[in-house]
Amino acid sequence: MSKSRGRRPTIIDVAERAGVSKSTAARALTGSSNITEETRERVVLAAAAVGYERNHLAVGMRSGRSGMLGLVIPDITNPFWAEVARGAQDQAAEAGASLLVFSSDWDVEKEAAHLRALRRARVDGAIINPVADNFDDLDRFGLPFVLIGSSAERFVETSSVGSDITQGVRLGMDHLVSKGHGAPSLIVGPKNRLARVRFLRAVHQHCIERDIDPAILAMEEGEYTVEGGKQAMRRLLARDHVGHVCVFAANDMMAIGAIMAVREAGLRCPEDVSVIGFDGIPSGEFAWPGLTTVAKPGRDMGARAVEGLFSEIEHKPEHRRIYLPCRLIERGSLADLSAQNPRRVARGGGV
Amino acid sequence: MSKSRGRRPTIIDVAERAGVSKSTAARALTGSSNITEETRERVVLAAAAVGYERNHLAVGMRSGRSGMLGLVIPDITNPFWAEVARGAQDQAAEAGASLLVFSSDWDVEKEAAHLRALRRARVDGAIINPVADNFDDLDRFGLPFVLIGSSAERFVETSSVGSDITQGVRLGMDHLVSKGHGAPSLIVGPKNRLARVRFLRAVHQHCIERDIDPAILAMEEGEYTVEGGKQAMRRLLARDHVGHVCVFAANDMMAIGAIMAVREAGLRCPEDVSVIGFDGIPSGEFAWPGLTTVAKPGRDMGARAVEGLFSEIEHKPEHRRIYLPCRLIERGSLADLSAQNPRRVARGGGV
DNA sequence: GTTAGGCGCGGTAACGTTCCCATGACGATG
DNA sequence: CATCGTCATGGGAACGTTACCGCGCCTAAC
Repeated sequence: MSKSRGRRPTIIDVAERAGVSKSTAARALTGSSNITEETRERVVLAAAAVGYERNHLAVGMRSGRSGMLGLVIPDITNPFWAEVARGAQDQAAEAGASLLVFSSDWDVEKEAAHLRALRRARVDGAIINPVADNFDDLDRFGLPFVLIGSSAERFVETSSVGSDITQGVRLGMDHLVSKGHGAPSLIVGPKNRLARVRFLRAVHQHCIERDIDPAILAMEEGEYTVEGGKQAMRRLLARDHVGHVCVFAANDMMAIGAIMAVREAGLRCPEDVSVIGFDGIPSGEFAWPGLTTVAKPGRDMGARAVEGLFSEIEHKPEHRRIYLPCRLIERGSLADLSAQNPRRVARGGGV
Repeated sequence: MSKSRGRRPTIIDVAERAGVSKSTAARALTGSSNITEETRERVVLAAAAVGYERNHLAVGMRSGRSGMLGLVIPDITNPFWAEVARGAQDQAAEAGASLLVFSSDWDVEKEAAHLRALRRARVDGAIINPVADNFDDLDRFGLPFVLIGSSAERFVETSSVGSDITQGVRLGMDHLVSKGHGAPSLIVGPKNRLARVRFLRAVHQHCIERDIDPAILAMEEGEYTVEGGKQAMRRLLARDHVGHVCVFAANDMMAIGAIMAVREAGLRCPEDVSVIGFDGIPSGEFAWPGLTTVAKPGRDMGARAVEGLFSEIEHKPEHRRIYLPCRLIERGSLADLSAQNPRRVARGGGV
């Protein structure tokens, strides 16, 4: 009654109640070195009795480790990044750490502001999907970090976790070729985005392997959003084309926008236009037709990034660059034009 | 060169460089009381020169305010909650605070663990969508908090932010009646969830106003997921029914699952079965047909919750319960059976 | 001309924790 | 029996910050 009016119990309260010094109490509650089992038990009991809870702020001050990690992604509202955040969150929780989540909206200023906020909050490290095309902000960051997503390439000295875009693109290209499609039209992201470069390079590389001239590929760009994909698709449809159109979108949101644009134009997917996406967001399943897509392992990426960040924080030397494999999810948005199945195309309809 | 090898500059470094005491440096950098403009400037310059950044951990220890807020929601992967998180995030950032995000997966144990983590991290307060049907964990929480979502009802003494379910349900019911539908079948959440109770109560209340016996409403339950909605819809379709079926789902994910189940059953939406949802998640737009739904203002809710939390943290007395209005988003999943438009039903097709 | 008050500044304590060192007791070994 | 080592414990410092208090100077008022 004398204490505890609003104040939260400290280790001194525990020590007093157990009749020991705060040093002993601390020993009992953390490492178990040099302490009688009996005293330890007495302290633990006292701690439980007063409802003691270690103050992470104080621990952080003393140890220099705050037990917090930062996550800077473009938009938590984007289902793919939500998956990443979830994976990171769970993995962090497992290690007893908390996650500070920030959305940069693909905005360099916001990103810089968030990195500053993370430094002030004294996070132990951060997982970052950088949007800036230069790495000045990252250089200035000064804390351990792991890059996530497609932007890792330029920063060779840094640990990173991404998906294997080359393998993913191959998966997609192989699939659409196996379904009888030729070189696809492309919907890609904005110019200054590194993700766009990686995607395009993988496509070109694959085209060359197949003796296709990459230059003949029609291409439109847009923001990595449904609206961006919709607009890009409209422009694509406005071009001259003969026969079935096949579109490879660099991102599922854009792919879904593309499907919507197809419908708006009075065309049918996949009968008139085939669309294949890239990301593997859950909502692709309940688009209509279901979105055929190359799925990145978002949740795994988040989890692995946290793992990597921890080893970055602890034993500095281990620089690793991890590329997790993608997998193909076949739903209904890609027509089967192959010779064996000339009329399987009509399947998607139903209405 | 003597200092700074890895160490981050403290206010003492700033003070030394400016040739003042750390007290003066602190005064210059925080409140501006009792300090010469000239000294202040000198300190600020010195701070910039050494790259000083205030240590929030230390500030937190000293002041008792950590500048961090907690957010505990069922699942960041659920688009609705992602919207809420985003709104909270932005609002917190505006006030210079950071947000710790946790997903409870509708799991009481996890929720309790996350609340403990938040206390240890010394957050200043939390925004919580409680899943437990009792409030023991919340009682034990001991920090300022604001409830968010449908579970606020039982805790009359607590500030809360939610959507106006009653008004939302009325919006949905009025809409489906205006389109010529009778009493809808319901797809609701699991038994022990407070959200379910609120939804059902609103529906019943509205039925009574319209002289409909609530008891005649068919009802199936499921998890608040696409799969849960799909299964519930299958069971609903297995029942006897005549004519057009109209379904009011308590959540958009379930509504989308319902549409998928309709398609799987070889039926058409909205020609054979009408579906209306509740949440207003963005992905409802690119389902096919587009999901007609009652939209909650998720982002606003998150933002208002942070506002409320701050006033809870600062001037305790202000207990407020806020219910933000829902709005109807009309897309294609609800057939128009009204007399004026007997054949408008076919519209949704297009294929 | 003397004194009171205001203002700018420096010293110090305190927030809660952990780590290092000192102290004392006890057991083991010569 | 004496000495050394081990081990449980207590005391104190330090992490970086801010609030409080006291000191000295300058100005204004009597």
